[in-house]
Amino acid sequence: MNPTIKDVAKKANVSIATVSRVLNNLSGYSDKTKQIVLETIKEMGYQPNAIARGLINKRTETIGVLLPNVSSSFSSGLLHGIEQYAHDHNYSVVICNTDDVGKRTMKYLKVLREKQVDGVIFASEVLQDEYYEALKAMNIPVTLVSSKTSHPSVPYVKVDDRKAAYDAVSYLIRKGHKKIAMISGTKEDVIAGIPRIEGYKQALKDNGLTFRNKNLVYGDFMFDSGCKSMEQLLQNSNDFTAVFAASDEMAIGALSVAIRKGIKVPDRISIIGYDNIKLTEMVVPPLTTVEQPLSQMGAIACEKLISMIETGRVVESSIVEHKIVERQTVKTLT
Amino acid sequence: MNPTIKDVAKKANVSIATVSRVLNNLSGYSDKTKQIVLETIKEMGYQPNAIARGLINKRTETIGVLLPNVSSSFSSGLLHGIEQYAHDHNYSVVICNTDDVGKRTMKYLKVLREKQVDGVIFASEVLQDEYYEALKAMNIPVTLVSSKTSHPSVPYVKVDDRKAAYDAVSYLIRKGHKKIAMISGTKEDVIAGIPRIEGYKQALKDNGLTFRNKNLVYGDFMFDSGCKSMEQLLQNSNDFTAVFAASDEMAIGALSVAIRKGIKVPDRISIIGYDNIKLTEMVVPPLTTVEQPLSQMGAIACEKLISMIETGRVVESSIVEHKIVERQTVKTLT
DNA sequence: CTGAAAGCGCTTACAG
DNA sequence: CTGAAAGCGCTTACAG
Repeated sequence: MNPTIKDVAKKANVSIATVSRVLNNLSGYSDKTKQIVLETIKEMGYQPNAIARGLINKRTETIGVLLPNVSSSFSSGLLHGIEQYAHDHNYSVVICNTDDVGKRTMKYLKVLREKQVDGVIFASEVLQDEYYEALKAMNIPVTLVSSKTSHPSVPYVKVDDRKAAYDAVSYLIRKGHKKIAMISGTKEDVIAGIPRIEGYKQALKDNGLTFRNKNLVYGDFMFDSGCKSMEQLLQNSNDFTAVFAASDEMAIGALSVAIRKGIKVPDRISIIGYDNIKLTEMVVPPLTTVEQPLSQMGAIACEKLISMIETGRVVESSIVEHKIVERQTVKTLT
Repeated sequence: MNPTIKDVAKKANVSIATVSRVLNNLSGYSDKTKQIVLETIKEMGYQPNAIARGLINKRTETIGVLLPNVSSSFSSGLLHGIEQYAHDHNYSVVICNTDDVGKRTMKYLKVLREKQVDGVIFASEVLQDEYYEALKAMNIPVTLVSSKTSHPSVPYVKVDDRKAAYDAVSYLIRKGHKKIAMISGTKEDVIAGIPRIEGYKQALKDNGLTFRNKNLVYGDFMFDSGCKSMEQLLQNSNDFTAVFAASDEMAIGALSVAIRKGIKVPDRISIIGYDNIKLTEMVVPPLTTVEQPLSQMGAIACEKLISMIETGRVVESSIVEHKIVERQTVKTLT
C-alpha cells in the first residue's frame, strides 16, 4: 500500500542497502545516487516505517508517562513540560492515566513493556516496590517527577516540600501572623503530606510559636476537601489569622467558604496556597501561593530520562526551586 | 536480553509456531503442550514484543491525538475521555500538543505515520486541507472532537454550538433579562466563534430584542481576554443586565473584573458561561454555564475511531447534548 | 561506491 | 496436533 524501501530501491535501480544508507545519512554512495534516491523518495511519497526500524534498533523513540489524573491542572502542567521536551528531542509520549487508585499501573507497565518504550516517567506517584520490580524487569530507565525514591537508579525531580512549606509559613509569620492554621493534604502521603506538615511545624517552632492540634486539619488536595477543611477549622477554634493550604485547590476551597461566610480575605483571614496552578490568577482575590514550576519539572524529568536512554548512565536527581508568588490573599498585620 | 518466543520455544521443546499459537489462543495444540508452554512462559517472564507483532499485523493498537494545548482545562477534559475509552479497549494513546499555532501539526502527522498509528483524533482543531491530505495519504481513519468538517469520511462529535448559544441566551431572557451582552470567542472561528454569535443574535431576534453592536465584544476564549472584554463592555455602554460568554474562562474573567469593580454578580449583572469546566464550581459565586460533556465527547470520538479501525467502515457524526447547569451567577429579574 | 544476505521477533499459510 | 519456512520492512556487517 504505502511504498516500502524495496519499492523505492527498485524504482531507483539501487539496492535497499543503498536507500537505507542515504535515508540514515551514512556514508557509502556517490552524490549522484544520493540525488536519484532522494528524488524517487519524494516522488513516491515514501516514509520509513518506524516499527520495522524499531525492531532492529531496539529503540522506539517513545516514552511512557504514568500519571494519576490527566485532567487535573497539576498533572497537565507536568505533562505539558514533558511533551514539550520530548517533542523537541524527537520522542513520542504515550500517556497512561493510572486513575487515582493506581490499579491500572501494573497493566500499563505491561503494555509499555510490550510496546517497547524506551523509558518511563512516573508523575506524581509513589514508586511502589511492585512497580519498581516490574520496571527493573523491563530494563529501561525510569524517572520520577514530583515524587521521590531511595532507589539509586531512579532519579527524581521535585521541590523541597519541607522547605517550601517552611518558607510559606515563615512568609506568613514575617507578615505578622502568629496564629496560623494548616490544611494538609493526605495524612499518610510521604511526598506532599508529611513533609509539608513538618515544614509547617518547624517554622512555627523556629519562630517561637506553638503548634496547636486544632489548627491542623487534613484534606486530600482536592477542592472539595479544602472547603470541608476550612469549615472544620472555623468550627474547631476560629482562632487563627492565616491558613496555609498544601495545595492551591484546597486553598481555593478555603477561600470560597470564607467568602461565602462573609469572612473577608485577606482582611480577616489570610490564605496561602501551594502549586501555583493557573487557577490562582482567576479567583478573586488572586491567590498568593508557593510555586512549583510544574512544566519545567516535567521538562527536566524528561531530559533526565532521555539522557539515560541515550547514554545508558544514571543521572542525578534534582531539587528544583520553589518560590513565593505574592498576590492578594495575604495581609500584613501590624 | 528479554526472552523471545524463540527462547521459550527452545526451553519448552516445541516450535515457535506452537508458542505463537497458544499465545494467541489459536487452535492446534494439545492441552498438555499448552500447559507446558504456559508454564515456561511464566517461568521465563516472557512478554511478547508488540513491535514485531505490529510489523506483521500492520496494527500497532495505538492512536494519536492532536490537541492545541494539553494543559488547558478544556483539552484535558477531552483527553481524559479519550484515554479512558482507549485504555478499556486496549489501545494506547500518544499525545501531540500542536501548541496553539498548529505548526507542529504537520510534523506530528509525519511521526504518527512513521510510527504506524492505527488512527488519529483531532481535538478541538479545524481540519485544514493540508492536514486532510496528509491523513489521506496515511490511509488511516480520523475523527474530530469539538470540531467539524464536511469531508464525509471523517466523522466528528460536537455540541450544536449555535443551538447551545441560543439556549443560553434564551435562558437569560426567560429569567427576565432584556439587555444581554456577549463576549464572543475568536471572531473568525468557524466552530466556536461564529455559530455561537449566530445563536446569540437569533435568540435576541426570536424574542423581539434588538441586537446592539456595542454589546458584542471579542476575546479569544482565554481568561485574560475575558477580563479585557468585560472592561470594554462596561466602557461601551454599561447598558446590559446579563452577559453570555462563549467560554467559561472568559466568563470567569468577566466575573472577576465585575467583582473587582464592586459590581455585584448576579445582583447587578448576571453571567452565563460555556463549557462547564471544573473551575466553574470553584469560583465565588459558582458559575452558571452551558455544559459540553467534554470527557464523554472524547470517549465517543475514540469509540468512533476504534470502530472505524476495526471494521473499516466510516461511522456517522454525532451531535451531543448540551445542557444548562444552573449555579449562582444568573439572577431572575422581575 | 554498491549489493547480497542475515537477522530483528513475531505470524501464518503450508505440509505432514 | 506440530514444525519448517517465508515474510513483515527495515539495518548492518561482509564482500567486492
